[in-house]
Amino acid sequence: MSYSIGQVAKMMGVTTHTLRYYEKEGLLPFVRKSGSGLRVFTDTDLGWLAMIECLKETGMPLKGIKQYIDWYQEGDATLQQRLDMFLAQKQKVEEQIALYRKHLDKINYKISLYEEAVRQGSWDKAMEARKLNEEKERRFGKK
Amino acid sequence: MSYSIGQVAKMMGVTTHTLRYYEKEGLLPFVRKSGSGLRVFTDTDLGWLAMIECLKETGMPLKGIKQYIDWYQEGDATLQQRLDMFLAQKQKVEEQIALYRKHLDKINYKISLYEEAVRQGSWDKAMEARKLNEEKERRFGKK
DNA sequence: AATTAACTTAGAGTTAACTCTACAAAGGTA
DNA sequence: TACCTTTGTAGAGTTAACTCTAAGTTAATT
Repeated sequence: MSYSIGQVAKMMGVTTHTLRYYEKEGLLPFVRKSGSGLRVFTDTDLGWLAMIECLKETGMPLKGIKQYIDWYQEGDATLQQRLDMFLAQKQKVEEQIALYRKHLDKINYKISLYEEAVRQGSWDKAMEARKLNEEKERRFGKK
Repeated sequence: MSYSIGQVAKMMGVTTHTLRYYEKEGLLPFVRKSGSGLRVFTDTDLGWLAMIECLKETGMPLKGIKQYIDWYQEGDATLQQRLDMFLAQKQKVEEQIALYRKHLDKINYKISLYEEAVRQGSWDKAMEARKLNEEKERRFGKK
């Protein structure tokens, strides 16, 4: 199967401008053109785009993605570099997930405070009540 | 305790430029100034900065953070908005974590391919071997 | 007291990643 | 064939979030 730039844009949820921009930045050296100059995307190209999306959405800048694609074009001599790149990306993503978890805890705590405050209709009253309750728990044991 | 802009910058791992920029964008309306015009950060201010960092690192744009701070300044009338904002952020972070996991799977798969290719010294040979192996497994059962 | 380091404001410059405009050419539809 | 949509190129403009410069002031150190 083959696809026009517009079809691919729709599939990926981006504009045709973005795809042409990616090409200009050297991210799509594999995409062929028809006799009259129209870009023709194949299913293999869609596979590449999926990888690009993966790297982009895990925070790799377009330059980094281009580096990967350049390495690919150079063949087996760059296998190690490409492996190292994926290993580094793996670590980055794992760290990112850990950071997100940590922040999620903070957000959940804030949510509990705000739920209390909304119930009371007052931030100060809710915080006061919370403080008194904590005091009680400290003196008589929890629950 | 109180801190200079330079001390705070160091603690947060940003530059003083960045902190002044945040102030200009309305993110630090709580920071006081000394008689001679120097910014004086308190421990409470550091608490605010920690919240700002949390929202920023979970992908909220500075404008969104400013909105939250503005709501805070308006008092109890905006408790619900602030709660809703944290609930939305919670969902965003959870979705982000799920997406990262999905991409991590793809990256791990790529790593396994590249580890094989590096061992063989050739991408094509490794893929060929992998294909044959899969064929065998299909015929005689796994492991 | 002199020097050096950190601070001040105002404003210009940078970077990444789009995003849009203009206008010509190609392709699909009635 | 006429028309309308899509695509093409080249290049300008936008946005967010810094990042830096200049020129002067304040604070800390020797």
